[in-house]
Amino acid sequence: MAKAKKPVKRRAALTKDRVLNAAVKLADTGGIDSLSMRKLASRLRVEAMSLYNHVANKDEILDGIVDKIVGEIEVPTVGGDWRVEMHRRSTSAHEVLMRHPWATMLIVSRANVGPHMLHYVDSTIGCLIEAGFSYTTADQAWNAIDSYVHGFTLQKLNFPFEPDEYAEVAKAYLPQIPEEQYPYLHGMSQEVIAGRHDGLHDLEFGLNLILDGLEELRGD
Amino acid sequence: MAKAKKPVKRRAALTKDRVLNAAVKLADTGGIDSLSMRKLASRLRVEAMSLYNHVANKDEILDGIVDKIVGEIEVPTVGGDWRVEMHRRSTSAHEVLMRHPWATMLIVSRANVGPHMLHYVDSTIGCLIEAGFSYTTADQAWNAIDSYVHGFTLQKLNFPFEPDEYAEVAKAYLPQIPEEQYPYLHGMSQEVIAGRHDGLHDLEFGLNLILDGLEELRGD
DNA sequence: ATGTTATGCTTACGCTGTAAGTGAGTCAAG
DNA sequence: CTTGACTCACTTACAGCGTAAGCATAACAT
Repeated sequence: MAKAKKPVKRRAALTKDRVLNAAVKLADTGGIDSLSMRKLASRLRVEAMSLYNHVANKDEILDGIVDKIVGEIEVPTVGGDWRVEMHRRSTSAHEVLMRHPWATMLIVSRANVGPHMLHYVDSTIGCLIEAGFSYTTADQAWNAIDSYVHGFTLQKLNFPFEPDEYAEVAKAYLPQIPEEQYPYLHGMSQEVIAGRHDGLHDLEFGLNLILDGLEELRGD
Repeated sequence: MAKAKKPVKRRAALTKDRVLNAAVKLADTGGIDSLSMRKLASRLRVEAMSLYNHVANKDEILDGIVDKIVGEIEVPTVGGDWRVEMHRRSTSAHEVLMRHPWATMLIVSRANVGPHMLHYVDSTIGCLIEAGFSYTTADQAWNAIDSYVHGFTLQKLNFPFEPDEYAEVAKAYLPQIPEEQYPYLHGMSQEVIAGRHDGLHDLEFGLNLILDGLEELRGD
């Protein structure tokens, strides 16, 4: 019998890309803590140490999946209306990061210089420069926007309750926020309980403050 | 011989407070990763499991040290000039968090309801309310400010170079930022190399944008 | 004197990242 | 057709982690 033209019983070749894809899937499913070399390997029907033929170590996996996620973010159009582009970029980043709850933490806690990240930053600076900002102001502007977006996203990801629970949660916790000790927290809780304040935090709120302020600093 | 009036050879009693103080010291010294139950215990000349007589688990330690750090932050004066108070609060928070590089990450990645944190938030909201902000706006304002301050601090903590290295670092990395691929990153690097842009990111920059914008939203 | 309680110690389990070495399969050159 | 190099998954092992379970000792209340 002739040999089959293509590998027959060879298992699907492991590649760095397959490793990273599986890693993202695993992190999305069970959180970043459940991303261990052993679990990841088992997902790929392979032993843990085999992964080291394709990545140097776990950090390289983390860098890789972060850059993959950054690649999902809508990049600003250089030459477009800077306000519109920065707004779109920010909401897109927030949405993407909410889809991958583990990702923001990694982005803010390590130096990211993957290709997607570099392109993302380059486009952002480019959009601001072409809109008349100086390099210095563009740098500060980009940093301020991302600081806010990342901080906001972390705050939201971390908040342990859903918006539709706020009122009942506030009611439940009110006894632990005595009015004499925490008068304004107490007051805030009562506003939420009474339905006069929905307790929602919008990305838009702070983002618009920043973007409004930036317009003042733009040249041309 | 009469028994000594007080315990003589009894080792210094372990308490939750001593545990937390040692934990802060350990984290300050070697980073949060070096804070393990075993190392912490050894610092206190005790075995790891003994710590569990004073804290339920490691999470309780993390909650405890975060609240200790929050206690170092200057709290806004209720009734003071809101702009001055928010500014002071933000710079103080940033300074404290820079002193304890491990703390910001913990603050943004877990629900913090320790006494210092509650007081900190209560004073912040109180200051804004007394300045004429509505509960809803105060809530959004506080959230926006903290999102920015925490995000900015993380960004800064994470940046792997010191300001006085920026120029030489930019020079060293320039070959990896080809002009055709990343024209604006390339341009930014050249600005830094040439000394026309110092590459510094100020907390003030974004903070003032936010505070300026908030003034517009204030009632009264 | 005798429990009772507090608190530190010992042992053990299952998990982690990864260093080091083994062995089976593929491919090119002799 | 054989041989040697190379690739890449496997096995084993180690030091570290948080913490459950049980034991030992010392101080205090009765």
